[in-house]
Amino acid sequence: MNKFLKEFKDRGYFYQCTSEDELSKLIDKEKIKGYIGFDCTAESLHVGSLLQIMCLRLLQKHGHRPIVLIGGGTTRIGDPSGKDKTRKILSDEEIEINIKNIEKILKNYLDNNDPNTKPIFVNNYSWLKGLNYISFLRDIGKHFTINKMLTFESVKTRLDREQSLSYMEFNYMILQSYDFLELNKKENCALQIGGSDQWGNIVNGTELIKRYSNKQAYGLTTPLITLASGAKMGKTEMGAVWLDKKLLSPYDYWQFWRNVDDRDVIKFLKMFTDLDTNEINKIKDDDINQLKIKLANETTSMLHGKDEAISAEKTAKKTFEENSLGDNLPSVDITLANQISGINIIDLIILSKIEKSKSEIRRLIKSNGIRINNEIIKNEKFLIQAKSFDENNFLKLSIGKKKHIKIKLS
RNA sequence: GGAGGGGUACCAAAGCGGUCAAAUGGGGCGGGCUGUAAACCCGUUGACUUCGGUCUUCGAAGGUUCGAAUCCUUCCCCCUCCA
Repeated sequence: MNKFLKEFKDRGYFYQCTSEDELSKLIDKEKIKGYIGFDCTAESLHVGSLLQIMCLRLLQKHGHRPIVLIGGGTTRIGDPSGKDKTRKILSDEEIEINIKNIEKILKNYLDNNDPNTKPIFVNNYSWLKGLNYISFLRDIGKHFTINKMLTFESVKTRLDREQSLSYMEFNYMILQSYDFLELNKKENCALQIGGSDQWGNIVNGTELIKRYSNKQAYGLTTPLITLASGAKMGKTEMGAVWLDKKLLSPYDYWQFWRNVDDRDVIKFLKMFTDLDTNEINKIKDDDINQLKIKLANETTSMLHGKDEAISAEKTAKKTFEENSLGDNLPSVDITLANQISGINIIDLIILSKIEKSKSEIRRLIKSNGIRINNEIIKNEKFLIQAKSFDENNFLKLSIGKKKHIKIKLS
């Protein structure tokens, strides 16, 4: 089997392929271009897209060239796959901002130096916006039968449940197929990779290319990542696990990986790090907590750089093992100017914006969930005075076992 | 277009004039055990509170009543069956 495909499988990226043997032979023979589409509904990318990003990296690693397709056009339509409701449609400005952010994140992950594998960024709005309806229907539309489109999972589920599927959304798969055709024509792109929910859309693309250009193109899908716990991947105390410093600090990102379920650690090392799979197999029985730290370090340095990973680890060590104050803990500045006698614990927490409900804070205090400098606070009237802050004017506020905040008196 | 069923908290789902800030399960959160894991156990889960209470909530708006998630009117939305 081709080396790229072999590693693709070894790392657990493989779910389905349109014609594996042929694709394997093709990649053996020549360097190809492969694309993945990213929609730009959200202001940024989160770990849910990380597997796709890793696929792009893998293409580069094996000397192939990734094409990043940003769905600036299709986002204006909305993919019905896996949704039972029509998505809200974003404004042009929102979409533009999202695209910029998403490109920036992808650039962190991809190598931009090698001219042979340097990623190509395209926005499908550039060719979709000017389509002529009549000629599109004649040239492209004639290759799609309604009979077949109605059998697609995304369409079927909507219709089965009698949930309305607008004509606009119904066209999504045609547009995605057209994207593939366009990239095939323009860039000689022979491969589309996507999540397993994209299978239908991808196959349609390869078929359109076959009919329209009589050329062979291939599709490859990745599995849906399920956590050992059965939960959806990508949640933390802070919400979504964003791949963006502004939305989730490197320390919190590091914590996300540090807190992975034991049963998922090896799987994630293979999927989300550059460590050699043989290497991973050798260390798989090592101390599980060391492996989690390794996972956290690898994933964090890949996104935020090695320095950030090291300091996140250091902060975690100080916070959890030494019970002291780590440098990178999320920090909030407050001032006691108007509270000469000190500030009430509840007000302080509200001020720090970690909790927004006073009732919730009262509940936490009642159940021993709040600590100041590692001391459990039992009285909701507790006053925090200047003396609670250390020589650098810091104070450690802990909510539960894992949320630790640095409060700075200024 | 005709007939019926339904919209309750984060989700699912009970309640069908006062004892309802609303059973129960899931999820979330906190505590215990541990390893910043899982499993398990306990607590908690509208807001504010001087801890006495107060205020806002059961699709929306009105009405009946001392009192409404519960009854009436209008409107909006969803589902099932028939055409």
